[in-house]
Amino acid sequence: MLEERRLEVLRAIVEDFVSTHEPVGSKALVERHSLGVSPATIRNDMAALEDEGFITQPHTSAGRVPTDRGYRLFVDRLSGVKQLSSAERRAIESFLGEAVDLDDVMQRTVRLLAQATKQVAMVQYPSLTRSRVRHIELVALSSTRLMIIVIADTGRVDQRSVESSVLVDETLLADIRSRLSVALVDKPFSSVGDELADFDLAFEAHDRPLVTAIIAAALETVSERADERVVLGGTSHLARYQDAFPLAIQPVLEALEEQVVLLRLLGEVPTDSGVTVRIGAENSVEGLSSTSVVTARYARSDSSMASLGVVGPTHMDYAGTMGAVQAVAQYVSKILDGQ
Amino acid sequence: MLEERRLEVLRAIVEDFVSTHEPVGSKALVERHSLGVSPATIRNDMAALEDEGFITQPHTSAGRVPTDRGYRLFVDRLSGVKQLSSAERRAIESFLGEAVDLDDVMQRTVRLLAQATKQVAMVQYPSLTRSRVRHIELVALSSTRLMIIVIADTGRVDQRSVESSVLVDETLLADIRSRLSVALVDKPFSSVGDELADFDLAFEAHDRPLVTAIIAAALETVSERADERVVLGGTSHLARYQDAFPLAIQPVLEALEEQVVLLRLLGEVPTDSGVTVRIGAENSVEGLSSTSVVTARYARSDSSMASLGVVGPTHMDYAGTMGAVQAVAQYVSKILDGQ
DNA sequence: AATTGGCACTCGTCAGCATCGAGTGCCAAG
DNA sequence: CTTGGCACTCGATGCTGACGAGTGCCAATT
Repeated sequence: MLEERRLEVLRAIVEDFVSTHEPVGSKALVERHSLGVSPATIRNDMAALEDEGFITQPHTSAGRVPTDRGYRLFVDRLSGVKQLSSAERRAIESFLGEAVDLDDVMQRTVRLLAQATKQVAMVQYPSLTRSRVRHIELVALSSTRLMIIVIADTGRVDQRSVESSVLVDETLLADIRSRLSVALVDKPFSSVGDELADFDLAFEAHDRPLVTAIIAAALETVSERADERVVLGGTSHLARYQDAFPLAIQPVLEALEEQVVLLRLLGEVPTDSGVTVRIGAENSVEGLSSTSVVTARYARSDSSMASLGVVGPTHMDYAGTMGAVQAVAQYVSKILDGQ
Repeated sequence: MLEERRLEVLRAIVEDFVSTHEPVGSKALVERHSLGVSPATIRNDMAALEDEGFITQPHTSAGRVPTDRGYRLFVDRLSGVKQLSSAERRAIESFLGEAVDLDDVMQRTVRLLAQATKQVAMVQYPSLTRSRVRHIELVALSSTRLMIIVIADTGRVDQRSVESSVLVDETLLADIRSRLSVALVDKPFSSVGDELADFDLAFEAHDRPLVTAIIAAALETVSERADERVVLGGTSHLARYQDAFPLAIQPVLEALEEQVVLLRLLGEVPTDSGVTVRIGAENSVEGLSSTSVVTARYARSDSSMASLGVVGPTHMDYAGTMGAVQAVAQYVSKILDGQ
């Protein structure tokens, strides 16, 4: 009974603080929520919640504000995931459905997510490691320069240019191309390294330099580093918090400019399904210690592919944000599946 | 003599204001610059400059601040383009030289430019309209879905997926592919529309739907809209001005999120060479009326290709920024040429 | 044992007010 | 045309006191 109400008080504090962005006091609380007890009682509960580290006061004689730990409890036990209305769902589906290619899907997704959550959105490109090679192409751009293009079954296209020290011979190129195709097409990206291990042995010694250069480029294309691709959007939403609370936007913007950081944020997601929330210092990125990150994985069929999510202030509408992230992830999966 | 000194005063005001971000008064001016006259004289000049609309005072009894018109005069007649040091030039060259492909060049350029100017940088991808088709490829992704890939001689790769209402036949696909190659390879992108005008006539009636779908996709790939590609970086520099002056960052961030806006900024550049500066309201984009945009074109060989530039507060270091933009444009041209 | 009303206390916010000083415009003299 | 002098403006700064939201504690009540 007592324990029960304390949690209810915490929920009320989080909800009020999220909507007003101002410390919430005992009196305001009983007025806005029908808790059935007097402010004095609430004060006792608040003192207890503060002892346990779920809330804190910015200064004596101000209301209470949730701590990161408080948000954590709120997310874990007190808040659900708010489902989107069917109108919203339809809007998402139709907007994503208009996409013409993978780039377009990613771009639309990030816009959608930013717009739906009013926060900064990030979307990772489908991971190569889980997909297969659909096509591989070699194109001569000039007499000593060529380009290798690898197309995945997800529709993702990666390219890389290769400098050759010798003149590129069309016949040789055609030969390499067809052998590459045989070796790689329909193979998973993760096995490309193995498949190419002895690839150069099939060629004459004087052709080897070119072949090795091409192999190197191919390997780089499928390497971890090249796999790192994240699009970002909605950064202007950060400015809304300009003069609110301890959210200085400079470090946040700086952190978000680093692809590595974005990938860390999206990558640290536990493999279990559903929406993941990391609050404040939980996301081990300096500069984001007063933000929360809400992510979800999306997937084609049942193989896990990549993640998307949003970054916002710790005092965000978790239920709504989680709902939006989940829904968008779901529809992206569907679109990629359908295509 | 008098006219001469007035301009000198304007220059001094702009320089001081840019470095301090505070209104500059007559006394401070004579102290920091050896103008050889008394504050009272300067005051007279200032009054004149204010009458002509080059400077203004934020409020009575504060120093003067340059107006947009003042900056314009400063840029046109008083300021040169500050050349970079040779160390800086070497750094640029080596950093850009390490790029492995076009995407990498663009990405490195935008980082470089942002870092060098401490401002928001934008870089446009080489325009398709001035380049030629090097290779064209059709790849079946599934039985009813295929992808068209167009490679330009600049190394730029564009793709688009095509849905087919009928099953895709490999033989037909090969036929279309080879005819497309014949029709388009080495042709300028601008003529692709003409080249494909009667393309479908060469095929059997029942193959036409697929062929037209492919043609449509190919045309979209080379269309204006697809040509619009700009990368952005260094947005965190905006936050430095957070509490400075009438530069609210929200509208700026919002404007910069729109590709269309970026293209307008980069596109409105007059064809004559050199660095272009647009100050305040001169760049007709709402939300950017208190920023200046410094752009330059870059080109491979002598054919004009695209633009790059930075966005910053009107009170920026024009000489330094222009120097950096010019230098980077120059080196990008060089790198693209060399590759 | 939990709840509640009462009450003293804290402390940030806000309005009012006086002071300070950087900066100006004007004028008369050089 | 330049310059020193001078009165004036007005934002910034700092102080004060009133206000009030909010707390913690305690004794009384259920």
